[in-house]
Amino acid sequence: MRADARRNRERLLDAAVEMVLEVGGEPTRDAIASRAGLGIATLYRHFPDRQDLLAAVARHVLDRAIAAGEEAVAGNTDGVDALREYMHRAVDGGLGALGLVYPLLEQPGWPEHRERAERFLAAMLERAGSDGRLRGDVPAADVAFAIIRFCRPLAVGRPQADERAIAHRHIDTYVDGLTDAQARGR
Amino acid sequence: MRADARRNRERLLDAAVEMVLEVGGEPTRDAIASRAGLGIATLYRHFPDRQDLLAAVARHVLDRAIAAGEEAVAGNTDGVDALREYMHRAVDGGLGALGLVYPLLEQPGWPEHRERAERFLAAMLERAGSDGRLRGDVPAADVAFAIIRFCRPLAVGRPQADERAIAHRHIDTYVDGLTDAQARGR
Amino acid sequence: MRADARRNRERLLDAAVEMVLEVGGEPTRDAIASRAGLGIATLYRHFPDRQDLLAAVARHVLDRAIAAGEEAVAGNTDGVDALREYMHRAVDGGLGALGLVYPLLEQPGWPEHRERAERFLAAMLERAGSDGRLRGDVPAADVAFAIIRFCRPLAVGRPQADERAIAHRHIDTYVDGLTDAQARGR
Amino acid sequence: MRADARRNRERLLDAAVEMVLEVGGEPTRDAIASRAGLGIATLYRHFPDRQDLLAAVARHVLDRAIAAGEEAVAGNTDGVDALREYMHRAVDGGLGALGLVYPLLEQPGWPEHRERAERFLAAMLERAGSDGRLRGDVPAADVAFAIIRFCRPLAVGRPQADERAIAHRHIDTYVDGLTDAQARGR
DNA sequence: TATGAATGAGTGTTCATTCAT
DNA sequence: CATGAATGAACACTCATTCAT
Repeated sequence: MRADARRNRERLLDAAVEMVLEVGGEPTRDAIASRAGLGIATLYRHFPDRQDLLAAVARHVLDRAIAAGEEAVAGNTDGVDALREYMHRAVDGGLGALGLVYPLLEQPGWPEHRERAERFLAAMLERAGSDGRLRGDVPAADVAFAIIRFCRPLAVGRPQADERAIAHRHIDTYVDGLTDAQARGR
Repeated sequence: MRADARRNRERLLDAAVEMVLEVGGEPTRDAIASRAGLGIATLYRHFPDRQDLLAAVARHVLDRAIAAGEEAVAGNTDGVDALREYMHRAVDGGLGALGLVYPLLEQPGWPEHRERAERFLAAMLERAGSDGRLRGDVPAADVAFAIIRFCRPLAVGRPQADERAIAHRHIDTYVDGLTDAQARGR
Repeated sequence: MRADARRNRERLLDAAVEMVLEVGGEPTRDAIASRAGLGIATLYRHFPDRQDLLAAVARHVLDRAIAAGEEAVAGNTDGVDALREYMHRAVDGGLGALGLVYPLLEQPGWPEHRERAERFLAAMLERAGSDGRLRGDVPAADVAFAIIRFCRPLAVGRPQADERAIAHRHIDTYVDGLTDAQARGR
Repeated sequence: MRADARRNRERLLDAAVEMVLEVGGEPTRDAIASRAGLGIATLYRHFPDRQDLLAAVARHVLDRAIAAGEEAVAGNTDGVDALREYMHRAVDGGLGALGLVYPLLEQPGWPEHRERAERFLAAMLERAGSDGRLRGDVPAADVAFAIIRFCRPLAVGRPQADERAIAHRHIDTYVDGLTDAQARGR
């Protein structure tokens, strides 16, 4: 791939990621292209199908989430703390965009790091559980879906200023709820 | 208002509520009308403006939520139990549709039961708090927004069968997180 | 016809005439009905077809124009003065609404007073001509069409305050142009 | 602008001008596009707003009218003759389409040649007046509005064959009326 | 290859007309 | 007979997608 083509691809992807996170849904193609400062046909050249673009966006946020998760694990000795930090960072990184490509997630074509992410999350939960701090019956999928939820904008036409703050409080509360009461109480 | 007109209005409203909850966003007018088995112009007669329809939907779910809340209060001696039941029922009733009419919520024209709902929720929280079971610093707005979140569909193109179950587990975890650890532990 | 039906018919007709003159085109049926303070179906009962209503409007203004013409003839010894006054009054009365029912004008079913109006106008022109004051070659149809022209609103979105004044100046100039220069000069 | 785009723009404009003159009002967008042999969205690309299209039409006819006026001035030593020829040609060119964009005419954004046209008309009137052949009190606006009037179709549903001839007779009569009787007679 | 134009299908909205009350 | 509701067709407008430059 030529250097300029790669650069364009990057620009398109960045624009798409930004806009998906802003709108909380799929933005129009024209908007993405013009935000990237490119023509619409260029977008189609790089991402011929609607799914292609969304998938790229999802991969992008997934990469960020995995990186964030690794840092969270590295930086926290406590498993619950690591999980909490991971969720905060995943939401900040817009991992919820995965919700837009759900059908892809279950296809074999989907890149292997989805699995990696799942194994990662499962491991994080297990570690938190083995600390005796996490409720025993938490399915990893629930946590994944919770992240999707906490990413989404709350209401249309609402000032987005405090969206972030509310989301983080929601996350904290949710993670609190995941911890074992006995463990917490003691 | 004529009897048949009222009946049609009901049908349109029901169809709109159902579809809003399914889609998690604003469905097309044609879809609503045909789901109601009526012509598109009939929908426009009853709800001339996009906001009119959404507002009616929101009022509808708000009414249901208030009713559910009153039953929850009446049926539970424990404040946290009442709150929990309320949240479950509010989500079942699709209260999250309020997220679609947020701008309306702040207008003076909005019916007084919004206030009633807020006072209601605040009272419920206070009661749960006075039981010594709720964390002290929970803003009512956070809970309201949490309800909106838990109402929304998780991903596009996903089988909706287990949406409900996941939402309810999320709610339980969230409410657990709202309760005071000390109180829980002991 | 029952008294109330006749009253409603009058009201509808008046409303239609007013609105046709204001808009300079055909107004919506709903607007006419509600201006008349009646239901839309009532309008349809009285004027089942689009043409029926327009024809009634045209007849109405034609009647007014004929009456105005007779007064103009009676009140002016000079033929050109009579013509001039007639044109002013015809335009004030909205005779130009005839332009909306042109196809009807040529049908046999159209009431006899159209002919009467034509004969009337021809006579008026002849009288003015026999005074030696009118150019010899003026077709009556030209004058009729001129009246239609001078009735129409000049521009969309324009304050209508001075429409009348401009129209009357236009008429005066036009009638001046119809008079024989020699006759005028001497 | 690409060559084909420019060509399409021309085609759309031509189609719009023709239809505006035929209908005497604003034609539907679909009709314009299909008359131009183009898709509806192409029309929207070139003229996104209703006003944009009308304004382009008006500019077009205004340009033609100015050119016609200059030729009329150049080709006639007599001021009234020049005015008369100008009016005939302006009407042939459909200058009356200006009546559809009246609100635009008063906006600052409107191109300077509107002013030019006004100055032009004023100068033409003044010249005719200084010849001693024009009535002293003729406002330029009256003449401008007269042009608008003489452009419009007379009646809906009427064969347009003789519209032109009638309009030109009306113009002649009107210009005759503008000339000073004394001057004419002697 | 990048571009932006052209396209037509889909959605929103209005209006004339018919029908049930 | 009067009313206003219901209807669908027509028009306005947008967007994803293809095509010519």
